[in-house]
Amino acid sequence: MADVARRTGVSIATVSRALRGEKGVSEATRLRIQRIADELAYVVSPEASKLSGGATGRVAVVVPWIDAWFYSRILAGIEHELRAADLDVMLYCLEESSQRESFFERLPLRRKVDAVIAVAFPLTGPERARLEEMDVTVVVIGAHAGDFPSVRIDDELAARQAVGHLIRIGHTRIGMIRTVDPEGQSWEGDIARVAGFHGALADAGLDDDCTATVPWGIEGGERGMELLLSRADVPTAVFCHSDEVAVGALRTLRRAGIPVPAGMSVIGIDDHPTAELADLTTVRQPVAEQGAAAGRVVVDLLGGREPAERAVVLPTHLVVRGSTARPAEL
Amino acid sequence: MADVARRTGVSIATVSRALRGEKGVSEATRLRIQRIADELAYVVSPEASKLSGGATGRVAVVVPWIDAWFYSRILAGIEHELRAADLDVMLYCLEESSQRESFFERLPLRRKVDAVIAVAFPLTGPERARLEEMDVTVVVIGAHAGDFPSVRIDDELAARQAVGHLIRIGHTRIGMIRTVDPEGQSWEGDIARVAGFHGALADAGLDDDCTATVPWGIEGGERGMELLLSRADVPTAVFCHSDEVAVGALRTLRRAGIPVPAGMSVIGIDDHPTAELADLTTVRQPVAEQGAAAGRVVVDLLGGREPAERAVVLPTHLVVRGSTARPAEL
DNA sequence: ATGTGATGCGTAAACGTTTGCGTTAAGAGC
DNA sequence: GCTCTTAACGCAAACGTTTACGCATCACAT
Repeated sequence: MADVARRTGVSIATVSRALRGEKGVSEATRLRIQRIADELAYVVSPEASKLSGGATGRVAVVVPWIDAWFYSRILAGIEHELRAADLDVMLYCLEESSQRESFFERLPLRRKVDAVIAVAFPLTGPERARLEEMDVTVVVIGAHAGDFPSVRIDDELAARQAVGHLIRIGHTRIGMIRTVDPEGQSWEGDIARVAGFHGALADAGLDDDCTATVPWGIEGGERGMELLLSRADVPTAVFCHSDEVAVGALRTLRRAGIPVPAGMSVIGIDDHPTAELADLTTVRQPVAEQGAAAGRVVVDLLGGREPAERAVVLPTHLVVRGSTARPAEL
Repeated sequence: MADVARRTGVSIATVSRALRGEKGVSEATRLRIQRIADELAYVVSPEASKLSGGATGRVAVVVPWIDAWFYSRILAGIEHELRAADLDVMLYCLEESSQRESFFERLPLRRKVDAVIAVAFPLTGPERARLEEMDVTVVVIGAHAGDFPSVRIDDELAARQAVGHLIRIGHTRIGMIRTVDPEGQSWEGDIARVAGFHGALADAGLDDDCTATVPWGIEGGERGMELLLSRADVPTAVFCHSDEVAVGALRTLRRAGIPVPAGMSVIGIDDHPTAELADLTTVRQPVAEQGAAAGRVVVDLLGGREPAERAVVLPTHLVVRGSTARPAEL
């Protein structure tokens, strides 16, 4: 920076102001400085910047997993948006809740970032508190946590869209495969989807609590379907927590020799790429868009602007494919 | 830090040395300092640290895409390993080659990171040069680039394993679906796989150059299969650049009413999760392990240790499933 | 001509570390 | 008991920014 200043014939302070677009610099010199800085391929040292009261230009993204379709797409959306605003993305992957706890207790990103985007986390009260007392802006995706701005879908509505479809085409015995994480915890999204499931059934006077709870994933889906097939009152349709679970359910059905959709309708949530391959009816949620929306909120907040909305809820909609049909009895 | 020093009754310098485990501090005072620091939940400011000659504790991971199975798993492996070494991951996603160019020209991470892990990039000469003149340690995954340490699989060998299997079970007319990126560029991995394909055929005296080139992805696979089916000498088996491409090929075959494997054998590379679902024979490559290995190399290098190997090549092996069988004619 | 308020810019003091060099004290060798 | 070495520690100068403050300059109204 001193270099740029010398080259331009102004003081370091002026360069600093010019580069950050602060007022107090004439347009002429700003342009001159900008040009020289570009020539030298100069980039401000975030360290020095932060050290003297500026921003780090970094935002942390905290996810439970990265190697899962949903999270990697969210991440892609975030990255794209933040990159456009010249912010860097620091990735934190906290699989186990013990890691999460120690993370929020030690807060290793205390002075490392300007903002934190937490994806789909079941934030506990103390964790929220720690985040609040930390001096960063926080945005959550896929959950509402305290007063933090959030981006999500309406999970209950999505479930109602799925179950509503099954009811509309004539199903009366409908099961659900719900999920827990590897540690047996139910997450907010799942709870909302279960609520939507029961809500839709109750509205139609059909509620009979036909659910199976399994660990999230394809194998979970396989087992979930087995559980439902073990019941005395085997349902004619199954609403799955997500497409990957539904794919597992389909595998069990194939092995069981039960034709889909003739013998069993299956519906999921997500519109995962394999949903198209498996010809699976589902409720699509915009994933990358959620990440992008969260990114925009962060950019606004860091720029001192109030974001357009503090609680963004993106729409979901039914995608009808071949895994659902009228029940055979009708 | 000043606080800790005052509390302990030593100078700031001593605290700094003690906390970083440098010599020049007696064990007694080190322990005392450590205790006080823990009590105050003190963590060094990475900014200040870096500013005065220390390390940033950050490493950049540069990938072309994140929302793809391969890259997100690589990333997961890297993240896990670096997290264990207390290093932070900064994510850079450069989809288009124009972004890549400007990235390597402007080098926005000049003072931001200690190391760079470049994943599967076709690094051009100038880009390598820029990286070299920058003062960071570099590790590449899925390619060899200059003298940089690298982690990868032997793509040519993997191709030979796949094609060798097809030959061994009796196929003599074997096609390949190779891929290019959205901009029409062939990547190093693809070129090596093509070389392995031809090499294996040549060794068996079978080479007849039956390849189709398509953009990477499921749709590419669909089109690639269509192209091969358009030939006068339709092959009896197809080796696909990767499993996702193979899945596309399978879709086309299903639509065409050609039974797999009776009418056509299909094999891929990766052992993508959907390969199991699609019952696809494939050559498995360890993905997360490649990320982890690269992470370890970085950790070693930053720690001033020479890594165990400068060019890690991880093994691949055949996974036989139901999409391959002897050709019908035999 | 004088005062007033912006505007454009420079000066210098932070920010919280690391590190080269200097000082002190303790132990080793004679 | 004296020097010599070495270990343990303090001093102070960087590192590259941001920002409060101050000083000109200039336009404009008085």
